[in-house]
Amino acid sequence: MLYSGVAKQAPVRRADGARTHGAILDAAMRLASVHGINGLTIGRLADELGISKSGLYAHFDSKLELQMQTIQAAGELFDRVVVDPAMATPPGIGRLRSLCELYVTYVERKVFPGGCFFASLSAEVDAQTGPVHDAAVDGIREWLGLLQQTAVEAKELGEIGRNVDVEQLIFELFALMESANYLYVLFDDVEQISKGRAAIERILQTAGN
Amino acid sequence: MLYSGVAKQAPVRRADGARTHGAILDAAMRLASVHGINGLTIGRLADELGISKSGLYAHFDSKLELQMQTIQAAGELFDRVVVDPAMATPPGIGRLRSLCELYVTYVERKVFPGGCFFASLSAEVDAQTGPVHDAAVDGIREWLGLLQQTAVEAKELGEIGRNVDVEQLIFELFALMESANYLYVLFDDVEQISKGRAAIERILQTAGN
DNA sequence: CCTACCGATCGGTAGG
DNA sequence: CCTACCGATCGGTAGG
Repeated sequence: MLYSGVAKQAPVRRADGARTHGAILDAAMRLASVHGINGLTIGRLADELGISKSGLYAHFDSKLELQMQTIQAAGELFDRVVVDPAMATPPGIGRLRSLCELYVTYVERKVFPGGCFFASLSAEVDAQTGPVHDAAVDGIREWLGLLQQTAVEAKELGEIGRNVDVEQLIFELFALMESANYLYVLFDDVEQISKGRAAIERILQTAGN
Repeated sequence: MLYSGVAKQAPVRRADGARTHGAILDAAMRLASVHGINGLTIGRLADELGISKSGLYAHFDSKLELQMQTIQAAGELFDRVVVDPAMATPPGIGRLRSLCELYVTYVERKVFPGGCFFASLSAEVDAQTGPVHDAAVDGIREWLGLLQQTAVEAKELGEIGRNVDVEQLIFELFALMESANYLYVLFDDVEQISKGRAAIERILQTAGN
């Protein structure tokens, strides 16, 4: 979506190249979701796409650049599927609920075959250092920040109790969303999604009393 | 601990060999905790230990066997640090609280440099197939089962309300423990541990009213 | 986008 | 536990 847009407006890259570029990133996201960002190798990706390794280097100068662009593309997909639709709900606890519900549905629908892309990515590189680690941290920080800001707005609107600790609330909502994702993928058991939904709804009810 | 015991009682393996075997698994656990079970390579491990690659093959027939024994050793360490000490607390909600508290402390103390070994492992191999995936699933299942059983006992003793859904309770406790681990390592922020402790205590209070 | 190639590292083996 | 080696794959380059 981003890349087709770029291709139409910026003639730096020909339409074919842009289409290939997008197809590469789609395949890269799928591979990284299942095998990890470190398991995403140039050879495997080239095989998957039916092109040569050096063909990939026409699009990416290095593996690191491929990894970073893959992470960015995953972030844009996440925004499109989870964040943007929630913005249709007016500010307040309803928007917070929308964010949580859209996240759980995004996991349940297996937008990425390995579950939430950023959950997998962060767990993989949490104890490492470098640009990939930093991008993972930034992604989670941004998501947590959005949840936090949405909750603060809801509190200012009087839809969340004055005595509620918003940071603590977000920690708990985040924990329940992540666990629903994690256990759903690990056990291949949709019941985990239901438990997550139930817990989230209970916490939101309590906060919004 | 297991291996020194085996060495004393089973003369199949000489004391030196047993000591080396244990040292190999210690290093393997550390490497796997930071780089993942797939990032645990024979060459890296041999370097770390100052021996040759073929030297490792005197102890393990294949990489898969090394991986499986590393996972088993991590499980034994987890039992020693988290599960066994909790059994000193009598059955009931106190034991459930002990299990949670010992887990959080195990994370906080960085027994493994990459956080909880099984959390990292499971997230890494959740979307894959094979014996390593199965061992990861079994580890988490066993841990969840222990929590569940402990909670059921507490309910039978009347220390958890009759109207409490025990499975839901365990899902939520698990989520909070895992998130404390995950965010603590990712952000290197001990505040995440405090949030986890606070949320766990609140949930236990509510369940035990 | 291709073929052809590079040095490094992978898991693993032969033989001691 | 060692040296010496195997074929496969890694990220990457030269040259087109």
